[in-house]
Amino acid sequence: MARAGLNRQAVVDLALAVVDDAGPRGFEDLTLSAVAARAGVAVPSLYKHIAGLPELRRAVARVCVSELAEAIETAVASAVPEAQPGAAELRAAANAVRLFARRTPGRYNTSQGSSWAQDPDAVEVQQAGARSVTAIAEILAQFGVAPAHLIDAVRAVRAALHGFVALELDGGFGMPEDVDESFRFLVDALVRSLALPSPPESRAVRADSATPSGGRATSAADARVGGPDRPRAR
Amino acid sequence: MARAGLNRQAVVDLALAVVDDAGPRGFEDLTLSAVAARAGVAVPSLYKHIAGLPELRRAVARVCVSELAEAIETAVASAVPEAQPGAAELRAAANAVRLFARRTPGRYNTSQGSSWAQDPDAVEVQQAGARSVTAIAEILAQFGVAPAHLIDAVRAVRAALHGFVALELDGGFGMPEDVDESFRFLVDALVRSLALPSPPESRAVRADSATPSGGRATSAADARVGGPDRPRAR
DNA sequence: CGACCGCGGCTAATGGCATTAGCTTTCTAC
DNA sequence: GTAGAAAGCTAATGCCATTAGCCGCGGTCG
Repeated sequence: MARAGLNRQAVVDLALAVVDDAGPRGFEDLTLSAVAARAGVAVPSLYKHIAGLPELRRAVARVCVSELAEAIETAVASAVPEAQPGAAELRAAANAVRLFARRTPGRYNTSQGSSWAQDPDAVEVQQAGARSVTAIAEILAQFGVAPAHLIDAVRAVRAALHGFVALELDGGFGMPEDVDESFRFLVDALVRSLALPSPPESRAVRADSATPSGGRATSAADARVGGPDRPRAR
Repeated sequence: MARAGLNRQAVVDLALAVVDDAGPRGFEDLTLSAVAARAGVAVPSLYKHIAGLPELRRAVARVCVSELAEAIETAVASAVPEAQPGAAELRAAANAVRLFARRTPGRYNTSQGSSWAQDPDAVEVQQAGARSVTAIAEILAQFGVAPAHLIDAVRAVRAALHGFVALELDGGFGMPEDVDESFRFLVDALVRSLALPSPPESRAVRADSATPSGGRATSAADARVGGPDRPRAR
């Protein structure tokens, strides 16, 4: 009986390979069978290394979320400044997210897919997710977004980026050749909008809300995947 | 052996009930077992009325996508105009989408979830989806968005709305009490951004692209769920 | 050098799910 | 009233995850 020489990390790596090979639906289609087949091993053998499918998913998600955060951080760090502070960084971050999603759609959907924020066992995933949120918050602070609106702005940026990428991966856009341009349009709109003085509208009263720190709570709490800013259900 | 008196419509209705009761993950968790249990019938009996799980999902999606489109259309129709043409309609549409998602998260995810645009058997779903896209396109036209940028703008709006709602349903936002305000912030940003003259940036050259009608193809093609603007795979 | 034990593999069994085949009952229409 | 289609059913198959329990290889220790 030859040994396959598996261990937890090897199993997770194989699972990542499965996710990568299965396209955008890679995460949902991730199966112990597929991993075992790759490992050249019977399915139950995997249980010697990982508790089961949920834990495998969590471990895979931890990797994917971390990678996404790192992609953002790296892109931001190497952005060459523009006139508007933060603009170059925001563009860089946006492109990094989309590139990550296009290159590894399975991993992107893994990072955004399940409701890790609700999962008490996914603390590591949540922490990794908080890094992305923090990175975005820092960029927006450079824009001079009013502290009372920082959370709103972070959420808007996350929503716009995630929404675009989700639609694109889902095939929601018809004419592929123009998608790059649409993305530029979206990011330009974000940059322009955020560079504006702040909502010229009402609601400047919000500074005296319930939260302590002047306006609202600091926004690292707002993690797409991770922070407490994510109460839902699997 | 008492008859349950089922028919295709009844099965689909029961499936919708299952989706509604299962929260945001209702669609993924939709199962023939659950439907059969509700119908008080053995699982194979359902095949007398529906071809299988995929077709059931498609039928359910058709309903959900139609409902979403209708919610948007209704909201737009009853919006009371603002100074900026289209602004009230956009706000109304945005609120309608979010309300639909909050009230029936399972149905919202059904409408957005799978890649209906890729599914050759989902033509009806695609057509229903095109209604939403058309509605948004009409609103944006009122804004005076340049025809060459209509698709970009539609995509941006869809992305922003879907992204926000997806994050919210996924529990991606930490402090629930402020989410309403964040949504207003996002919609205000969209309104402000779209009211602007158009990208002050480069790319005004785009009018002479490959597509006939002046700029790019008309944007009803851009259906989140439905239009040809959605090549992927579930 | 040899016995031992634990790790990492295996097979077998269970239970949930979808799907297919083929049987039976109940309407309904003639 | 009866024939046949429609609408149930049970049984069987296959795929998946999970659990239980067996077994050989390899390193460790006497």
